[in-house]
Amino acid sequence: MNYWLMKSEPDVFGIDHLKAMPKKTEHWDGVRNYQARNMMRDEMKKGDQVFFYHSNCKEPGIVGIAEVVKEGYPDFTAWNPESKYYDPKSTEETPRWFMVDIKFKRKLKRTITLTELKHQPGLEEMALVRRGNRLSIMPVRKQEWTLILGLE
DNA sequence: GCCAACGTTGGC
DNA sequence: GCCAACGTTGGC
Repeated sequence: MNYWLMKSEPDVFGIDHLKAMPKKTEHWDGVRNYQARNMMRDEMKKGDQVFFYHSNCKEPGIVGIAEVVKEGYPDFTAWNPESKYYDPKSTEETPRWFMVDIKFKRKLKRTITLTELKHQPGLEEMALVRRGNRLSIMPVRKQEWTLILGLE
């Protein structure tokens, strides 16, 4: 089993939005970055665990846990001219963008803030705390996952 | 709201 | 294929 971290802006789609979805599940559409796409298309597997991270907000940090329930499939919002994620270069025959479905598992008892993660020994290698990192999806090592959960 | 970092685009 | 310009991300 693998571990991941996915960023989302709480004003747009936060952990509570996910929890409120039917079946507490939502497809992760709108990712238009190749590295992140490759992870969703090729590497994220059913049952993988996901840290749900709130970005671009007052208190950026990890707020909950979700699980991959559907593996990579084409992001259909790219085919919809009405969508803000529309990309004419992506077609049904040769889809360019992919997504997975994730399901809400639980909220953390508290937000584990970015500041805290930055100062936590053992997490230096995490992409999240490295300067200038803008990836919206990133792998988390098992030992990092365990360490972070221990901070809760 | 500012701005650094970084990815993408497009002219050449 | 280089690289400047531009757009976006996201912390602060």
